[in-house]
Amino acid sequence: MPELPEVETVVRGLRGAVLGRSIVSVRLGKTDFMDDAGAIEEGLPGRRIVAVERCGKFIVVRLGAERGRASAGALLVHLGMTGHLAAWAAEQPEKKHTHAWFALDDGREIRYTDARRFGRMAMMTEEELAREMGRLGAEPLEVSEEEFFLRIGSRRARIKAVLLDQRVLRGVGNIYADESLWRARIHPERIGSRLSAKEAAALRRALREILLRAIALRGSSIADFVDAEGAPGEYQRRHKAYGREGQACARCGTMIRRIVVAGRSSFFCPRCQRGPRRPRKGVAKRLRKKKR
DNA sequence: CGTTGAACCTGTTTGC
DNA sequence: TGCAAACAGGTTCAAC
Repeated sequence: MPELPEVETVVRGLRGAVLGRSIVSVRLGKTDFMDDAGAIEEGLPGRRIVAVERCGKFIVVRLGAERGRASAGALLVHLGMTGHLAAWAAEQPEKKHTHAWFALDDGREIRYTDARRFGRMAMMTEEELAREMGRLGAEPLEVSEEEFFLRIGSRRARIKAVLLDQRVLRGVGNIYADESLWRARIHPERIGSRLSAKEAAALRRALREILLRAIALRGSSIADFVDAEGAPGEYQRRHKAYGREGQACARCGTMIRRIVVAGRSSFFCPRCQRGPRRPRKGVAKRLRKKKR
């Protein structure tokens, strides 16, 4: 579920709820999605939450410096496909698949829920955090037109795969990749390096507008994504391509198609988003003959 | 370099 | 109705 807008929604909710609070105690359930469960159990109690930030699809819960420790460090959380992190009153009934409880000094607790456990949780020193985040590409909302074109243009992979590659851009997932390609009228199988500067500029603008709108609407709720207050996002109502196979394109009325690109379902309009130039066999043969 | 498929794990939807 | 297959917002890894 969680791509950049959903993670941003979770981060904002969490920030408002727990900034400045201290973690009193930790309880863990299943721990197979944690780098080092012991480090979380031992490292969190007594620490104050001094910031909650988003980096791509990662949540960074920054912790105050600890006596006897040089660097402050942070709790790094990735929500995977079904993860969720929010603060709850201690008496609130528990959701199924809750695997971590962090009790706060005001009586409430932060809970991590994740049915599939594709998420990740890890205690990190400043250095580890910097190294981990250094592997990620540019923030889609901050990247300049020039840098975007350079990053996209240096890849010979299909644009859908390029958008999903977190080393190129951080935070884009399957929904917003398809939505931005539809908006920019670019076929998901086009090769990154074959996009013109104009097309790249259109894609960057489309992605930016879509992400900002999605954040404003608190993300897309496909299954059961809810924000920190338990309210579902609204952006799924705006989807123009994702999940709309067989329905009419909002621009031209052509049926939206679903294909698999980079191992992921990809929805697009075959009329608005023209495919990579792949001449029919007879034509290709004739062209090749001409060149020789 | 790039692509594909499988793996991780659980739940929901779809099809026969 | 029942059961199996397909599919799901993500990432990583082996094999080609």
